[in-house]
Amino acid sequence: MSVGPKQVVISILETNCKVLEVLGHALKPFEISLQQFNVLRILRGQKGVAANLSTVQERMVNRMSNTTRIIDKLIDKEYVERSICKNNRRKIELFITEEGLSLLKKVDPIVDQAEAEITQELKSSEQEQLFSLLKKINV
Amino acid sequence: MSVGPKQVVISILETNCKVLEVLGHALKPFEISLQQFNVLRILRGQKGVAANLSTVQERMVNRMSNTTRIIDKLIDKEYVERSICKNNRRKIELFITEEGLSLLKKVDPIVDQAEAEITQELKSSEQEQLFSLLKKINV
DNA sequence: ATAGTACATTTGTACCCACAACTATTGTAA
DNA sequence: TTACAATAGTTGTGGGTACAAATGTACTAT
Repeated sequence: MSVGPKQVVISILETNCKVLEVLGHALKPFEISLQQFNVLRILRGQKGVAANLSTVQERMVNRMSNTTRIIDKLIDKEYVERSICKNNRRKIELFITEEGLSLLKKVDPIVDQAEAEITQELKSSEQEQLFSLLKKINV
Repeated sequence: MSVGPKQVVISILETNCKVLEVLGHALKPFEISLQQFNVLRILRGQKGVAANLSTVQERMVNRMSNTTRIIDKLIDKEYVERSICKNNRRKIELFITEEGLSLLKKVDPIVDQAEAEITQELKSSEQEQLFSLLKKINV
């Protein structure tokens, strides 16, 4: 059977499904969604520097309209703190808390393992190949 | 920068995002979701033979628990008909209507074009390569 | 100062989805 | 026949998410 755009697109969708399943399963015991986890990682990446909403949105895998409510969840769980920027009161400042950091410390190896599981059938060179092919699609 | 499982997984998520965006945009004028479109295509594939819920679910890209409600939408729009199987009254029979078929006839070329757009940066051989790499992940 | 505009975030509305509980139907075995 | 299990599908609940409208804030020109 010949491979054309339709087959490629379907296999992308299927693969994504698998990724969400494996990562979701890995995160489930910690009771955070993949989106919430990603936001936490972005905030950790700030290394103490405050982030505002638009910064977070820019760095998210899929930009979402209501990052606000994802962050609300993280604040409820006390993994994130939010305050108003003193210089520009229409901006907010987001920080990851100590609890957030220690959660990530626990979750990271589990996620690493899940990611390794997903790619286990690919040799290192194949991973590079796949990566560069996907990059072409992602412009 | 070296490519490992984490980079591969992220690029899969990003690519999926792009695919959903392009396909979603293509389907938007027709006011159906990607899921609804896929269900319609599955029903058309039956070529007049009745399908029941589990048949549809098996063939969906991501099996969902509530295919019922997706089909409800399609029935509202009169693209699908549902009746109760006479031999086994706990089964339902699903058919695509004439309107459903003519919708698909209009949508198909638009979707084909969207799929071509997604993969436009890939040569034919690269599409085959990508396909086979993704298949390895999808077991 | 004041009006107009652009920006940053929040809120409202309407879907979409997973999971679990539920109803209805059929099969089966004492 | 009756009780119990298995099957097919639906519904309730609790989230998640997109899009648009609303709010609050800051900047700009008059």
